[in-house]
Amino acid sequence: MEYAISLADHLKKYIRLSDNTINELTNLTTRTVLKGEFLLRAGETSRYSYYVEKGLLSYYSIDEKGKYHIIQFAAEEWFMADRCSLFFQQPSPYFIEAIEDTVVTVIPLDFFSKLSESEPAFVEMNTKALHHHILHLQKRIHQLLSASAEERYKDFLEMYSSIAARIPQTLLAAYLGIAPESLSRVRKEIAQKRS
Amino acid sequence: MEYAISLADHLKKYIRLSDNTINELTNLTTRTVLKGEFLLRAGETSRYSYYVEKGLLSYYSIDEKGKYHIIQFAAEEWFMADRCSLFFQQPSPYFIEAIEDTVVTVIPLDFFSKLSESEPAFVEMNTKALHHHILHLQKRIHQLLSASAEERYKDFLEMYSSIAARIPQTLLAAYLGIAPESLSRVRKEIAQKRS
DNA sequence: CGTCGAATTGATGTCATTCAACTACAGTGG
DNA sequence: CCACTGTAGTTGAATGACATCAATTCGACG
Repeated sequence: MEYAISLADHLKKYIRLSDNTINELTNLTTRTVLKGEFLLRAGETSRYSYYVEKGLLSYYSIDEKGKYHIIQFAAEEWFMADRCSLFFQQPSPYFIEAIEDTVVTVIPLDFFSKLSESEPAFVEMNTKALHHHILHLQKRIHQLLSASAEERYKDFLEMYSSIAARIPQTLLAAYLGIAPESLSRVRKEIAQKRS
Repeated sequence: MEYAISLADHLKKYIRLSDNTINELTNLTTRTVLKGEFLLRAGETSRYSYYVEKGLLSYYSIDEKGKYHIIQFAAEEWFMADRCSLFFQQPSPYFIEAIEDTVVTVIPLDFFSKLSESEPAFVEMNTKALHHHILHLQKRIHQLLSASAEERYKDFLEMYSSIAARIPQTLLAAYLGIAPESLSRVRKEIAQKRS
């Protein structure tokens, strides 16, 4: 935990915060979720979003055949939530599970909207975040439509180089949309090419 | 054009509009794009979003191998835009092309934000739209990760039954992420099962 | 009636999956 | 400290799904 960046410190990078706001942010509770524990299960209606201080989370769905499909990961300084379940207050089809022991700041549903009244910059920040989210999801769709197993893996390494090593291959495969065995083979081939 | 629903009429379904707002909406220019013409090309920075009065648009990218990948369609009463290019004012990687001769209402970049000053409901409406967009993109990712060619096709028929028949199979294949020939075979199999 | 592009069909190839066996390694208990 | 167990990752062989290429048919339109 030595190097954890608090939510307030993180937000300061993007917008100026009043002392009162910093205070409110600092008063938010944190929660520790051990590896394998859940912050959200399919069927539940989400009431919080989370800021990752330390650790690694996965956000995934399970299909009719029982297979896992990871939509995204979140490590230090990322936010994690089912924005849609939260916003529409409807049951989520997704799970949020800790891949490592993780410490999150718990952000209640209406926390940011209340804060927006005194700090209008939060509205803009949220809109920006929503657009970034869309940008990212569209890129992902393009990638799933166009790229082979090897290309997807390489893209992932580039994009998430900082956390790639921390993600078990089984889970990475579930993110890339390939079988774990295939990922193993792809890695082998790449390793051989380098030699 | 006999049954076209104007942008003002469409919005009335969701929020109450002042006379002044209705006036502003009615004064927006409309534009006709013939089949095969573009509203946006990759590399351009988008300055408008569009409301489809009549017709059918596609939103797609082209990969390094020259293949088309359709991200979404938009028919009557749908909005179409590269929200991200618009919001961040950065070049778009996507094309918006008319599949049929289409009539759109042209909505300038800051039109809604200006309108928001007098009609706060627009802010909420936009946020809601952004969340719906995310919901939809996540569903699509889940589908691409989990479903076979046949399942994707069936899902599409269910979800877009109203416009499915208007979409050429080559383009539908580019949406589903399969080869046109494969789509043809999938359709054949389904037809045989029914008999 | 002829032409052009879209859709179909068949033959073949490729990439990734599946299933099963095996290996590597971390954690647990004797 | 070492044997035992469980989990993740690897490897091989067989299979399957979809892609590709080429030939043909269909259908709209001049």
